[in-house]
Amino acid sequence: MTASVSEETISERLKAAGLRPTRQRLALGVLLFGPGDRHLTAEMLHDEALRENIPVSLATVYNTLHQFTEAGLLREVAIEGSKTYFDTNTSDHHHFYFEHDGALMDINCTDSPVLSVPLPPEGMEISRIDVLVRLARKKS
Amino acid sequence: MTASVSEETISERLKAAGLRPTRQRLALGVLLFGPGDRHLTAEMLHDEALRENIPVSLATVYNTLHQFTEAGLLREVAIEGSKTYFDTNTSDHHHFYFEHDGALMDINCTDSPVLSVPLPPEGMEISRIDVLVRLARKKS
DNA sequence: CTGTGTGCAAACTCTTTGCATAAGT
DNA sequence: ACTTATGCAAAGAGTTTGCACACAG
Repeated sequence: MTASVSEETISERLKAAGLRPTRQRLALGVLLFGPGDRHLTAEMLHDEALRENIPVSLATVYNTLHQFTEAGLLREVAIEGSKTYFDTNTSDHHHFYFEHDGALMDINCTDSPVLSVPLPPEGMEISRIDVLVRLARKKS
Repeated sequence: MTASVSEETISERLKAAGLRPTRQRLALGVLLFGPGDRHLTAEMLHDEALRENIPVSLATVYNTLHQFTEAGLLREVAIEGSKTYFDTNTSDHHHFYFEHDGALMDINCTDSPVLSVPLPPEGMEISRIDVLVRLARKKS
């Protein structure tokens, strides 16, 4: 149960991002950034917070996730379907998506050659490239 | 207003896919596959059908889109956010996503070098690779 | 103190479902 | 006829919002 990132560290990160380090934001920050790279939905984070006896409302979890995303601390991952995933790894990277259970996994950059960039249309620039490698269980 | 694909053609496609060619499915099929490659949400297709005086319920549009997708006539496109897009181009290809207005555009294969495939984890196989190139307006 | 953040519940959007009716073969 | 599809309205999931209260600086 030892968080690998202290509250002080999170507090600094929040202040640097212009966010007041409130109880809830600190606690959620520790959950998010403590254990390393994670892929979470709002509901998953909310459940986890309650399990850790951090009383926080679902609305606040949503607010916090969006604020963190705007501040560049999180990245939203596009997956078809209803739930929105947030990724604590904001660097350029791709994802494996396990279709049978909906789990996400970062693709190690060394395993994944860079995608050659297609030419964007006139007047547009590429703001990001999302790559989702969809995986199914190999049959027999 | 001439559809470039006739109802008969659609009818054949539906039968080949094991779907009964009902009025609604035929009409929606003509809207979908007539004008060439399209990227639509259920609501967009529903509105379009009503404008063309094709009385069809939103529920049926959803049903039809999912049935077509299962039959391999459509492909779902993963975009973050609430709405689900369906693509009438089911071949392997990527997308440009215009962040300012939510529009989608196919990426011409010749412009887009193939992504070298990362190794899937043990016991898994790649079922598809989704690539979304997110575009923003170039600033001045 | 002063302003921002939080909690709650209600509202909202998109999508799915249940069941009676209509249409296809 | 027999089966499958459709329409409607209601339910459901996920997310957002409005407002009173609480907390951080």
